[in-house]
Amino acid sequence: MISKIIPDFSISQIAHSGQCFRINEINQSKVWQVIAFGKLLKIQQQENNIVYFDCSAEDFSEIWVDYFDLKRDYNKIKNIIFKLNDPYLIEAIKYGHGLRMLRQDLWEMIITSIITQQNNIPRIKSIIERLCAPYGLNFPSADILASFTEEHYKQLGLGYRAKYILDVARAVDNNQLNLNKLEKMTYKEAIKYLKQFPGIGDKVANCIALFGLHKTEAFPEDVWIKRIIKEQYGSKFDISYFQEYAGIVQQYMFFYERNKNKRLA
DNA sequence: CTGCAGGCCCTTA
DNA sequence: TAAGGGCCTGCA
Repeated sequence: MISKIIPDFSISQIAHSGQCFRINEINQSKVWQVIAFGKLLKIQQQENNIVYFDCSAEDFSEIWVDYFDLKRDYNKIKNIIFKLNDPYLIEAIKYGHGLRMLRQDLWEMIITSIITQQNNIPRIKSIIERLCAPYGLNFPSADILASFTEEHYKQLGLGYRAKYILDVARAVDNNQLNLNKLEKMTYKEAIKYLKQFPGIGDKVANCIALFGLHKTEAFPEDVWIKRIIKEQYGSKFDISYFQEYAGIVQQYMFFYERNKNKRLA
């Protein structure tokens, strides 16, 4: 067990931030289970910044420090946003004080982001559970997912997205979609490249860029973000001020808008 | 019963 | 370039 004092960190907020679907609280025990990179991590956190990680020192430094983006100074980013003196953003940052931009696996994020389109979180989670069930802690690789039929994915509840999943898995399996090349691209190149593939439009491409490629300038505009921009900013919201932090700003906005009327830790 | 959930694709004009 | 209909499924 490793304990760390980590500012700007709330496992509960991260779990409810919508960027990941394999972090869950175990039976309201305040113990959280994280599945990523073929590992299962249990985390505990009281009402403070002391976080307990149930893992080896090696896994902590080689996997989880990176996964939870612990090297980034979120206070610095918050201060940049505070300087704008934007009342909505100030509230959003206060509300989502412990959010983190997780550094998740690219392939997993490609599939996950496609699944999320026109979908709701409980259903997204259950589909991902069924998709991963035969492989335990590992997310199924492209060659595995390319070996199924469209009908198989429809049975998992993917609906019209079944074809997208199969096509993208085949594209990665035959190297038409080259993940190594994708990882070396700039943000703009990556978006253009990703949008060539079926089922990947502007929003999904930006989710992949932000969550899977860690391009923090990506700013996915889903219905929630569009609603904020329309209702709070008169349909005019210039993200250029934020530059490489736009994606992190998006997380604060999204989390606040979705949860501000709920009672959440 | 409708409407909608972290959109995308295709067709028109 | 912009607008609009259809699409899987599950739940309020």
